[in-house]
Amino acid sequence: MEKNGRIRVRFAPSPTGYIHVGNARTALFNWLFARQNGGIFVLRVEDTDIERSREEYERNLIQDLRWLGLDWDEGPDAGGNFGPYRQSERLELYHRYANQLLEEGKAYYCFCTAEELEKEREAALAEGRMPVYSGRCRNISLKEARLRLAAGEAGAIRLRVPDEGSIQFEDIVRGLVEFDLKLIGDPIIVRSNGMPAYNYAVVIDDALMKITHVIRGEDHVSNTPRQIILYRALGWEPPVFAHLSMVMGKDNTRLSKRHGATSVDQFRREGILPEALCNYLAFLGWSPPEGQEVLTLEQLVRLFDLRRVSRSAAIFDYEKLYWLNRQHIKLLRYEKKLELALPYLQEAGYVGTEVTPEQREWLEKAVEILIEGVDKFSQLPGKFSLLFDYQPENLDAEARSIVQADSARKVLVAFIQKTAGLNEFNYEIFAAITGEIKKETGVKGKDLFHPLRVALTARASGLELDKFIPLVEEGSRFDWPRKLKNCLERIREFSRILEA
RNA sequence: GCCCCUGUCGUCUAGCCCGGCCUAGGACAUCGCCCUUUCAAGGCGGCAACACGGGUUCGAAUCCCGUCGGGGGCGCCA
Repeated sequence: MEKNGRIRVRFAPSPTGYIHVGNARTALFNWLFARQNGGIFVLRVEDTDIERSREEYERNLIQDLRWLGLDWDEGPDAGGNFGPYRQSERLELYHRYANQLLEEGKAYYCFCTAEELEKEREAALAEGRMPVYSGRCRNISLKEARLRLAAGEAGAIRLRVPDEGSIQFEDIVRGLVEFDLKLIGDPIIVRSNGMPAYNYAVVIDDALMKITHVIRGEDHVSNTPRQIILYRALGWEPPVFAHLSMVMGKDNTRLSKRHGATSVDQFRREGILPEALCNYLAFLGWSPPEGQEVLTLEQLVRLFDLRRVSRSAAIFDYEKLYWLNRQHIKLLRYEKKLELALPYLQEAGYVGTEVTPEQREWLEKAVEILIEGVDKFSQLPGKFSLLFDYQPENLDAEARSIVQADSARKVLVAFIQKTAGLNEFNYEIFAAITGEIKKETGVKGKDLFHPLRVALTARASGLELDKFIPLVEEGSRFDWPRKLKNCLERIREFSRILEA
């Protein structure tokens, strides 16, 4: 695929906000392609939009990519032989080549005002034509233009695009793509404020950074012919292109805030595993030939194939992401599960900043048990609430109706009596007592256990009691920011409520 | 408006290039059953799609044309 030497790809975000999952997918596909081919992955920051770019966003961007598990060989923080890697630091380069194009007559100064251009646009639209720059300033000589510039007039630089013919290119995912040159106006390459325009800066950068494959979003397809013309004007060989379809929300519009979490940052906060997010993102438009579903980054690197990427847009499905996240959570070791869970438990106020080794051991056990069926780590405190928050005074409707049944009364009264004198409790004792109650009252199965569950947990559902009781008994021996009540304390509290 | 791309279960997709092996496969979701002292997890099973209309062909999800739907683009934004 490569003509000579190593494959070089790049991810070139602009630091204007948090990194979106659509961009993250583009980054991932570039990274996968680089890694599976022993290529170079470069990170370039496109910060020519001074109004919107912020340094803080660049830091977030780097942090998010690292968190995802992607690494780059060259970049603003990593260095490299083709730097600088921030467009704002490459201005001199853009000017040098713009001058060359100007001198060779391949580009020219344009003095049209925004209003004039807008008028032309509207006229074209009204006539049912594609709005294309008229070329009004094409014949202004360089000499004249420089005079006008010197006189203080503002001018932008446009690339001269041939009027006839077409531009073709072979896109790895879309196949042969062709554009009619009649529909492409002369694009601005340098704005009147001296800043390079996107279409120009990318070409200079990609060429100078020796990028061999440009893998980016579908929204750039129609920019590609302009860029190819630029490569040719500069006498450079264009790279191979691959345009990825868009990522949409449920309603088939571009994924946005109102669809839910959309930034990598948000998914991290919610407790989605990076490997799960990468796995999911890779499956948006791609699938391995054997149909495997749960894959690690290393497996993705091995199986990924750019040629198998779908051309149609994909809808982001949170449910499937959560399912993959559950699968990846299952793959984690218990120490790792606790490590990831701890911040959420601390934030919920269940666990303090200091954790003793004994507490850690208990927490590992608790997380292992309670994480079953959890979509993301942020849901874990809700599960721990079963252990730490015992509030028999506010039962929900279901729990109340369970307790109010006639047979339930009998069971509860017997249970309270039998536990009254105890100062020790465990699951064996619980099993023995329930056996006796079953014999004495004749109540069994669900009617027997359900009221007892409500008495011990103040909820209608939750963990199996054979797991719950040992966990609570052991956990209640430790000091927690919020007291963890043991079973006997719960029963006594419950009996007081029952009497009232 | 104009240009380009795209269209298989609700969703992600396999199959399409190289027509028959497709009574269209898998996964998520959903529904049911099993397991179980509840829920979940797990196991088993069900529902569910070739956008539509014309061709070509003995035969079309697969090839061709059109219609409709969806997306992208048409900036001195990136």
